[in-house]
Amino acid sequence: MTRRVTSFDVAARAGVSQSAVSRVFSGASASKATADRVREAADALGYRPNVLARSLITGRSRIIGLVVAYLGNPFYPDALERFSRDLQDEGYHTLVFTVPEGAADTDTDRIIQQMLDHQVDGIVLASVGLGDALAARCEAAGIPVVLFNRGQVGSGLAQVTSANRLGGAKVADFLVAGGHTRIGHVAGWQGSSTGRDRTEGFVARLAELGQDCVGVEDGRYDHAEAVRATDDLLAKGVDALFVGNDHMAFAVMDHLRCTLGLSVPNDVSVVGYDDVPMAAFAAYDLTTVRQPVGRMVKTTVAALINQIEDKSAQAEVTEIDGPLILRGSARIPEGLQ
Amino acid sequence: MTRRVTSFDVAARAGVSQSAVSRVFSGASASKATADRVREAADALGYRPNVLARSLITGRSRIIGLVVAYLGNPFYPDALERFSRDLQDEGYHTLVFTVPEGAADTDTDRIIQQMLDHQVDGIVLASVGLGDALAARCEAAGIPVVLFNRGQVGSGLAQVTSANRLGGAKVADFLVAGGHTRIGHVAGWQGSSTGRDRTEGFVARLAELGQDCVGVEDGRYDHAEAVRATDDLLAKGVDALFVGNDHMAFAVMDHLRCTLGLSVPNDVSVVGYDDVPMAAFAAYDLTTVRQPVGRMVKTTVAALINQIEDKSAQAEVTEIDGPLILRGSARIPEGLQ
DNA sequence: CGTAATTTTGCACACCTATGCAAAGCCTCG
DNA sequence: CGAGGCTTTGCATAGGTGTGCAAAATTACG
Repeated sequence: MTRRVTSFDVAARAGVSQSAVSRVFSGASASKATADRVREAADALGYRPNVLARSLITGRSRIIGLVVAYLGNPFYPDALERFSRDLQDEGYHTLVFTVPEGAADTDTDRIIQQMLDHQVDGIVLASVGLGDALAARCEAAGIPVVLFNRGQVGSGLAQVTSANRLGGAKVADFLVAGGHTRIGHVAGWQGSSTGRDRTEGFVARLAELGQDCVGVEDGRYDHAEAVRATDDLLAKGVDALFVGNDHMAFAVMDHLRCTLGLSVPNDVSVVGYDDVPMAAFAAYDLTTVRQPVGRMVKTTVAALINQIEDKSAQAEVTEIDGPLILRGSARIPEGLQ
Repeated sequence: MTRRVTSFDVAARAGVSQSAVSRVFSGASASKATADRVREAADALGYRPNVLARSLITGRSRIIGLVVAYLGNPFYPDALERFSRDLQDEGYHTLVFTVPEGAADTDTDRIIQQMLDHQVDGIVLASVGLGDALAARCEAAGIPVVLFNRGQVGSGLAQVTSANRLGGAKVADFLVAGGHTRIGHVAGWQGSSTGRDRTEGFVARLAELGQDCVGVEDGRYDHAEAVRATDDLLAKGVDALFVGNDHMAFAVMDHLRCTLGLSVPNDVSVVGYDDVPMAAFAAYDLTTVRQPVGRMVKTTVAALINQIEDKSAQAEVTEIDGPLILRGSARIPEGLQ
């Protein structure tokens, strides 16, 4: 194990000063002649700038902290992959922290603290909230935070979500147009903004259309809870279910078909939310509201980088609209067929 | 945005030298009296050691680089989550790089290079190989590499896989015991050790049992390819299929049932490999060989840390056995029922 | 109480790069 | 050819911590 080769070594070989080497590699101005000689010497010695030293002095690590929960829901691996790629394209790297299932707030706090220790240039919280105290700490440290797929009113944080209320409303329109009259809702976790917004938009639109939602049960984004909720709603005689995300919808469909022997969509229509890749699998063929992950991620990255480069930039709140994808898990209205 | 508080600030407030502060926070020897005063001052000022400066001088970043591909296969998000958690428990953090679908080797090379730039203390490659040149570079830089779910003979790298040959053999035993006589194989990508090993173990055991595999088609761990392979094998009249991983098995089952209208397992038995959570979903209820992710990840982390802390440690090759999980996608032999 | 052994502490430097500043070099134009 | 403007270069220092070394303080022991 040999000693690392430093900018001094390169400088010596190229017959210039260390600062010349630094300037060449940090893109500052340098004459073509010296630049060439420096590069040649660097190649010969196998020199690469020490990222740590560079970060220490510039105060910028070019690392983004990404906190993600619910990795069992395929929506998030997909998002994670895109974050990693898009950030890489922008010259950033991704320090990933996962939040365990029964995540206490103190867990999140500790994670954020560790990110601050690592001098990350920015933080993305995917479906994870942030306490006011910590938000203030990030603010003080000048580290921008963007919430992905989660809102937090009054936090002053930038956030990117899909148009959840509108999405819920679209489902209401669709199910009513399909002639359903006893519509139930296995809600996304009501402790999350996404869950609440989808529910709100759905129930409100149903009311506008002159229907009462037969029942709303919190499925907490969990398989077992979703199944329990489904049983409760079936007892009320529903003929259609709007489920708060695809991940739960699969559990609901399995339960309806395989455990109870019901037919989807003949006995019960099921509509999900997210349009994860599995929703298109023939076994489920799930009608669902698409969350445009690609655009959501790109928007998040853009907002983050914007705030990093321009500290005075406003924290924007963005909602991205996504279409309802018609498949076979719910009765399709005549007109749309 | 205030200036960071440094160890000098703490030292001044506590009335000691900067090195005393350093020693308290790096766990070196210090008298109880000064340690208490330092901690008190640090708390009052909100001091936290600068990780970058610390890494710069110690040469250890406490960051592990994790390269992962195939995030669309739920096996890997699961592994990723466990890596993140287990490494966190050991005081390490995880820098994640994803390799895009059509990953050229140059992509991987560039990623490894970037990891070296970041002074990672170790590297985990999940289902990704490593060229000899780069392996040598890591070796020279004193950075241990462990392959996860992938072998590479002659590389001299540590690796952790499941007992793939044995697993393939178990499937052969099971299908033959189930009375199948025309058995086909949608293989895992034959460019990967896991794919080859499973195929090898499977075909060899079939031969021992006096059967020829009706056909072997490379599914390349890809949905569309797996479907194409299935069609080819069906044309040869198979009554059972061993599919190289669960992810492809789902596509195969969807194709058999929904496109072709065949019954699984009555017309064709299907067996997968991995036992991802979805395999237990009622819609698939897939018989499959379990890869014990938890143990595989823990073993990988242990091997990595062992090599980090003891540079002379041997690079171990570990295979972890996993059981065949009996479910409803394949005919179950009388005796086992 | 004196001396030796041990622990604790401070000093100074190392880690490696970026950058402000002033000097030196170059070019332009009258 | 000379003055003025612009670019390039080197010097020196900062960024925040860990650590070897020697001095100081403490303890142990005869």
